[in-house]
Amino acid sequence: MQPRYEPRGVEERWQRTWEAEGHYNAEADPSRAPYVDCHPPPNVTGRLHTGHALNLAVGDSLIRWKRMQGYNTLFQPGFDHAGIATQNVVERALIDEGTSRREIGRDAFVERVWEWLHEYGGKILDDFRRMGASLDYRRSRMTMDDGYSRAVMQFFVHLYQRGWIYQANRIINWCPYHETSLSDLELEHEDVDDTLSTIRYPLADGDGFIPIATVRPATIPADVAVAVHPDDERYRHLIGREVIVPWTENRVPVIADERVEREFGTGALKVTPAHDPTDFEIGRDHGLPEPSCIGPDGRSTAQGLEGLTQDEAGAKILDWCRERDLLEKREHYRHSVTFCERCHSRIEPRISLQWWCSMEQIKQRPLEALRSGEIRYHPESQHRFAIDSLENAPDWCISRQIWWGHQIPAWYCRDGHVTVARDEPSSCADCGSSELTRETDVLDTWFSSALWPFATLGWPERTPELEQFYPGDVNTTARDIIRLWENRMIFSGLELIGERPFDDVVIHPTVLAVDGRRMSKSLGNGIDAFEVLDRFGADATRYGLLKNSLTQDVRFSYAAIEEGGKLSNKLWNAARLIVTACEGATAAERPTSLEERWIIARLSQTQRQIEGYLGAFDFAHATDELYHLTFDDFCDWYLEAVKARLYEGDADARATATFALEWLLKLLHPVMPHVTEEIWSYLPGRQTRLIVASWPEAGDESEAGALERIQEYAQVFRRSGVVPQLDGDEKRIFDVVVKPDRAPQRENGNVEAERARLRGEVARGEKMLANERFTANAPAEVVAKEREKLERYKRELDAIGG
RNA sequence: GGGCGCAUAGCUCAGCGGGAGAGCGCUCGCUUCACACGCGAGAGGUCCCUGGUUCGAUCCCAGGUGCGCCCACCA
Repeated sequence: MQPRYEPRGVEERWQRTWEAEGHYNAEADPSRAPYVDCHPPPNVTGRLHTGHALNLAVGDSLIRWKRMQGYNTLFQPGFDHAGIATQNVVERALIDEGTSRREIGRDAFVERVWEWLHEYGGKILDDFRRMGASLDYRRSRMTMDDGYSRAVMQFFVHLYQRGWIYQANRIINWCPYHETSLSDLELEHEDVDDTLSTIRYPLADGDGFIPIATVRPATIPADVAVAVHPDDERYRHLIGREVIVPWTENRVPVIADERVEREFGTGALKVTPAHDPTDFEIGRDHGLPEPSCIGPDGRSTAQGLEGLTQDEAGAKILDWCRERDLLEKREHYRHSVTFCERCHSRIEPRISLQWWCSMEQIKQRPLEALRSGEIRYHPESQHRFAIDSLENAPDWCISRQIWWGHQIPAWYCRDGHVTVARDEPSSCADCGSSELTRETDVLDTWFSSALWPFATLGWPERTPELEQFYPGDVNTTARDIIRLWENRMIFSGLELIGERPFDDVVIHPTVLAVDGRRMSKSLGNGIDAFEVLDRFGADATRYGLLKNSLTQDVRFSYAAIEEGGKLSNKLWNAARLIVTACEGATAAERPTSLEERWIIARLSQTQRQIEGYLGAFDFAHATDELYHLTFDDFCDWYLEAVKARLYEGDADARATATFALEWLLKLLHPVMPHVTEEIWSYLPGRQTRLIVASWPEAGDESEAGALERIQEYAQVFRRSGVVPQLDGDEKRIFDVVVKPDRAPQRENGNVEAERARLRGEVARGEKMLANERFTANAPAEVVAKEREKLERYKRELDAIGG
C-alpha cells in the first residue's frame, strides 16, 4: 500500500469489477424486501454535468446503504429519447452534410436518428459508471424502445378513452425553425433591446386617432380590434366606435377589456388574437375573428408582405405609416423575449390545432396523495410548491410537429373522423372507411417520461419485475422538473396501476457556479464535471457535492471536494497502519481497554446519527459526521491511543482494530464506495465484497463519553502546560496521545491565561445559576446542564491549581 | 408580478433560545516509526439593519436592505 491514496485506476477497476460480478444486478425475488430509487433518465444526447453528479451521489448513496442492509435494490438506468433535443442534433449534422431533414424526408430522417443514437447516443451512462453509480446497466431502457413505445400507446389510448384527451385550436408557442408547438416549459426568456413604436390608428369617422404602442408592427395586418381599459377616462368615449387598421385599412371596433394595462404605452392595445396569448383570450371572450399573418416558417403571410421576415414586414409597415404621418414615435425598449430553448429562434405565438390533455380530473388523485402526505416531498417547502403547481396546472399540450418521437396513435378517414387505437386499425371506427391516414404529430417527450417508474419494468405486462419493484420508494431529482415530470409520474402511476410510484421525492439542490450564480455558457462560469472527476476522483466528488448540499441552491465548492480527497487519504493511511500492524489478525470485537470500548461505542453512536440523517435525506450532515468520526475519533484519538499496543503485537488490540476499521469502512461505503472497497480488499479473512457486506448493527453506546475527561484535560494542558492528575487507562491514553513529555515548555503566562479563562466561565455560570428568574423559568434540563458545565469548569480550574 | 432560499471568521458553509463553530486560507512549532492531502498551537467575528417577544436573542416574531434560484411575463 502506497502512503498516498490515488483514486485513478482504483476507481475504474472497482467499477468494472462490481458490474462484472453482478453486484449491480436487480432480480425479482418475492422473498426479499425491495428498495427502489427512481432515477431520472438523462437525455440520450447528453453528457454528465454537476447536477447529474449530485443526483447520482444522492441516489447511489441511498441504494448502496439499502443494499448493504439487505434490501433487493433496483437502481434503474436509461435514457429519455429527448424529442426536440435529439432531432436538433441530427438536423445539425445533416446541415453540415449540406442536406436537410426536409430534403431526405421523414422516414429517412428517423432512420438517421436511430443511426446517430447507435453510434453516439447514450454515452452518459458511461459517465454515470464513472461516478460509481451502481445502476443495473443491463436493464437500461430508453423511452422509445419497442416495449416502452407500446406502453406509451397504451397510455394515450387509455387517456383518450377516459375522455381526457381532445383536439383544439388554440394559441401555442410556435418555433419557426423546428416548425412545431412547444410547451411553456421548453422556452427560455431573455432581455432584449428592442424598439417600441407608437402608431396612430385613425378613427373611422375621421375624428382623430388612437395612438397604440407595439414592438411587433408586423402583426398589424392581423389586428381585429383595439382594446382599452373600461375605466380609462382617456378612451372611454371611444368604446364601441371603429378605427382603421394601418396597412390593411380594415375597420375594427374599439372594445373594453380589463386585461389592458392602462399604464403601459399609450394605454390602448391592438388586439391580435392569432399572435399573442393575451389577445387570444380577449378575442375569444369578445367573439372576435382570428386571422393569421405569420406562416409556420415565421414569415409573413399578410397581403403585400408575403414571404418577408417579421423584421422586414414590420419595417415596411412602419414606412407605410410614416408616409401617412401615422408613426408618432419610436423609442428604445428593453424587454423580455421568448426563445426556443433548443435553437434559440424567437417564438411566434400562433393558433393551431393541437392535441391536449385535460388536467382538471387528472390532477385530483395526485393532489389527494400529496395533501394527505401519502407522497412526501423533501424538503417540505417543495411539497407545498408541488401542490400549488398541480392545483394550477393548465391543460397540457401533448402534440409536437417534429419527427422524432412517439407518433400519435390516431388515424383520420377522408371524412375527418378520428380513430384512436394502440395498433393500426383496418377501418374508421365511425364510418368504416378503410382509407386511413395516420396523425403525423408526435407526443411531447414528457408524455413518455411520465411512465418511467413502471414502463421500464415491462408494463402493461404484469412482469415479475413489476410485481417486485413497483411501487418504488424514493425519487431523487432536480427542482425544475417537478411540474414536467414528478406530477405526471404520480398521476400515471395512480391512474394506470392504482398505486403511487414512490413515497418520497427528494429534491436535491441546484448546483450553482462558484460565483453563486447559475452556470451558463454566456456567463462562462460553468464547471466541467469531467475535469472534476479527473482531478479528484468519484469518491471525493460524491463527498464534496453531498457535503455542501443543505440549502436549495448550493455553490459548487472545490474546497468541499478537496476535503473528500483528504478524507480518502486519511482513511487509506489509517488502514495502512492497521493492515501492516495487524497482519493475520481476524476481525473481532475484543475490547480490553478504555479507548477500545470508547471507539466501539462511538461507531455505534455515529452510525445511529448517520442513519437518521440518511433516512431524512440530509446528506450534508451525514457526510459531516463521517468526516469527524474518521479524523477526530478514529484517527486522532483511538488509533493514537492503541497504536503502541498494535505494534507490540497485542492480539486483542489487533482483532479489535480490524473490527473497528471494517465498521468504519461500512459506514463510509455509501458515500465513498471505491476507496472503502479498495481498503476492504486488503483486509484478511473477508468473505464478500464490501458493496454487499452487511450493514453493521449499532449497539451499546454507553461508553461514548468515556474519553471526555481526557479530551477536556488535553485542551487545558495544551493551553496551560499543566499535566493533569490522572491514573490508570486515562493516564496511559493521555500520555500517549497528548504526549506531555514532548510538549514544549510553557511560560507561566499560559497557565495564568487559562486560569483567567476558566475563572470567567465559572463566574458566568455562577451568576446565571444565582439568577432566580432563570432557575425558576428555564426548563429543568437546561438548568441541570448549566450546573454540569459549572462543575466541569471548576474541576478543570482545580486541575491547574486555580 | 408570484413562489422560495440565503445573509455567522479572509473564503465556502454548519449552528438556530442559555459557552460563537467546521473545512480551507493565514501565523507559529513539529523530518513523532499510518498519513506534510499529516500532527499540535494560534490569530481572526457589532452572528446584515431596525424594532418586538423573553430573566436572557446569532437563534423566535414584524418590518427593512442586499444577493440568488425557480416560475410567470405587459402589447
